[in-house]
Amino acid sequence: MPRAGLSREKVLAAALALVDREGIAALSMRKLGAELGVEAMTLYYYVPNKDAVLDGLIDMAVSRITVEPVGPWREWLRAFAVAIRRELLAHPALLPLVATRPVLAPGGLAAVERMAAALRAEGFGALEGLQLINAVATFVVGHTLAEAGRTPGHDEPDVAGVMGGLDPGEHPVLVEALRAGLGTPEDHQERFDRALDALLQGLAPRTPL
Amino acid sequence: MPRAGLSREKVLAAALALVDREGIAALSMRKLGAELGVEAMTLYYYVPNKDAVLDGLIDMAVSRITVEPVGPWREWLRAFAVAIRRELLAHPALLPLVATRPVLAPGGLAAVERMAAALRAEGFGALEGLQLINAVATFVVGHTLAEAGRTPGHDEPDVAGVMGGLDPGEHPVLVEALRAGLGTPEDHQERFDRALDALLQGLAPRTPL
DNA sequence: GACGATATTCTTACGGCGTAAGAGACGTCA
DNA sequence: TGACGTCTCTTACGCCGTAAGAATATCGTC
Repeated sequence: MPRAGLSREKVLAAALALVDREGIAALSMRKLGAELGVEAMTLYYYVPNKDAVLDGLIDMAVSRITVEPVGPWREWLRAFAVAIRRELLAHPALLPLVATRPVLAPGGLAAVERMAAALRAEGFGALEGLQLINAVATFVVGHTLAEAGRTPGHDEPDVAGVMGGLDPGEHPVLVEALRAGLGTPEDHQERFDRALDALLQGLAPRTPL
Repeated sequence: MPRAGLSREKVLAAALALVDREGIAALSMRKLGAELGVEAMTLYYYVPNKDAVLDGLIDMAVSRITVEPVGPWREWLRAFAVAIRRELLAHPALLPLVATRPVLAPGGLAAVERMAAALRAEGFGALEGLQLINAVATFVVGHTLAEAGRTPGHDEPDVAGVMGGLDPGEHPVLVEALRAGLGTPEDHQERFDRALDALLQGLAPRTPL
């Protein structure tokens, strides 16, 4: 058995590729090993268990979301929201994982601290600023989840089929909204933008400068 | 083998109890059978497969979220948001499931249609009103997920431990916010209320009456 | 009560999962 | 060469969802 030249990083990269391709439910240690030309148990030399693989994937995604908090706070907070959404949409299979996991990695905490400090300089209280950051982050996650999230082991529900079969007599407003573009990518984008604006507008510091 | 007097409803009720008690990861057909004094395969007489059990649980939770859209729209939309949050917090183990599943059950669609019609009467366009409903719902789900969601098979991460061990020199604003109550139930509630207000304030119809 | 039909439950089995334990092969350096 | 640390494999256990079909319970009819 010649050596495969693996590493934790290569294992995680292969896992991400596998998950992007076939979804989280398809990620098993045996398949991941096969992907790397190795038996399942070999992976345990690089990774303590499967949970560590999942945690690694989440950290990879989260660590790519960074925004420099300079300039008007609304602008970089908006950029922060957009960055979260972009990263989550790039790896939708990770969405259910990221959504249920608080940001605890050192890098993530440092980024949060930087943003909170910037908000403080703009007249927000420490708690108030973090609430704003949290509100934006949770909104983005919720929105993106509804937009692209899939339950791991579940089949994709047939949204288009159900919606297309709606009785216009029974659901007139829904049918009209569907005709007007409800559920299209443009609809998601517009709803995201408008709600984000509302949040940023309504969550200004209580004692503005 | 005397008969157990089961039914789809009893199976779902037992599943909900098991999930509430031990989490989604603990839900297996064998355990669920044991819970009901029956072998695993017996359940397949009442339910086509495990996915149907999960879908049933979600429907149970979603169908309990109803609000009569009468009176000022901001008020009943707020009540809608509060109802979602209450139901999700009552069964946090279902959160990751509900979050990734669009509302397609007939009852859910009817409720959405009623709300959309009420918004239309208030000057919202059909699409605009549904975007508002969607924005509120996704925000609540995202918020509640961050507040109480747990990844199914994963261990609970030690939030308190990580946060308590923060270096005040390195993360001064975070530490101050923690001292001011970041992460407490009151903090979640306050953040929820403020962000919801901001959404409802900022998403008024474009052409108000 | 006996009997057949139907409704309900069980047993057995298969392939897949995460991973514990330990054996074996490789590469390097003395 | 031999020994040692690094890497990989084999085997095994107990879990999982569920397909197939045998066995039992209950009920309507005689």
